[in-house]
Amino acid sequence: MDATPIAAAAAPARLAGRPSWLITQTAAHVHRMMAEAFGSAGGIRYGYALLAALEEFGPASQASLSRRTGVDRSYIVAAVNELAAAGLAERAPDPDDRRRNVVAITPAGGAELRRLDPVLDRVQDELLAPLSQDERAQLARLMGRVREYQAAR
Amino acid sequence: MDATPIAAAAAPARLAGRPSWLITQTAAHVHRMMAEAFGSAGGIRYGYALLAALEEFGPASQASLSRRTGVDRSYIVAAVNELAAAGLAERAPDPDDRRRNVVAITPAGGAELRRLDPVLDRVQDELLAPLSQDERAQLARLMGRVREYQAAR
DNA sequence: CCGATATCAGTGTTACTGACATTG
DNA sequence: CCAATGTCAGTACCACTGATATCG
Repeated sequence: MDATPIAAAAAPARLAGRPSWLITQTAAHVHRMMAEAFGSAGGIRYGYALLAALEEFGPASQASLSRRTGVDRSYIVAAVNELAAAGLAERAPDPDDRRRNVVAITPAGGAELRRLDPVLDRVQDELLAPLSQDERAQLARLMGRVREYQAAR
Repeated sequence: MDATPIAAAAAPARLAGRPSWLITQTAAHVHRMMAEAFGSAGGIRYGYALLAALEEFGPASQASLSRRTGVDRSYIVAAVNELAAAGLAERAPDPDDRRRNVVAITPAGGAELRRLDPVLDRVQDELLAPLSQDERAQLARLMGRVREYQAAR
């Protein structure tokens, strides 16, 4: 049965007026768009986020990757396994701190990142279609502030 | 182990600059805030959303509730069961269309709605703490437009 | 016969928790 | 002894799918 009805009816004002609802509802939609955009092609879960952190900040421990991307530590394990298996990243024990693994991006990982960039950009475009360029920037700025504040807790 | 590290590190620009990431990340945070605000006390999953729709638009079929709130039909069943058991809503077969159930809010349901309103409001306040009143309104307007556009598909 | 409805069972994903061993 | 790290197992939740029965 159609889990997502063809047409959605107007939402009650109590919900539509609350940012929390707008955000979670839109996030669910983003999730669907992502799944469609990456399909089975894009591949590794959280791969883009991890590669982005590795390229921007250099080799890092898995715990640090978790902090930078918001991905749970237990999930990082599996994701790094897949990245390594695909040749997009390398994992090696840290000689300075033997608890740690140091994960580093490979050239192939960098290429993958650049391959995925436009895919991600297209999702933004589709998502923010009803907004002007100025409004998109405004939304990004406001959400960025909220996000930063909440991340700092 | 701390699944959510005490302090989050700076996120890579590739993520932090993309509305899709900001939205999903913030949505996850909202989810946590909600769970905390309602605890086990607030109770029925989606209860608030369903009651809000019932109060604003009057008695409705379950399919219509699904369209208005974005909650999956299969989940509505359980939620309405719980609401009925708690005396917050009533379900009766529609005499005009015997496939349908008509769900209606009870006075106790209205009271529950008004009890939860301030709880929800406090979550908004906490979530948008870093923004001014103007900025909050702006964010709500922009997100509302996005949401509306995506809902209309 | 087609479409919508209500219901239910099952699946896949993901966040989170708790445990554990290792090391600083 | 305490804190951090990497790993794994388990739980809970939620979106989505598919099936079935009922009805217009």
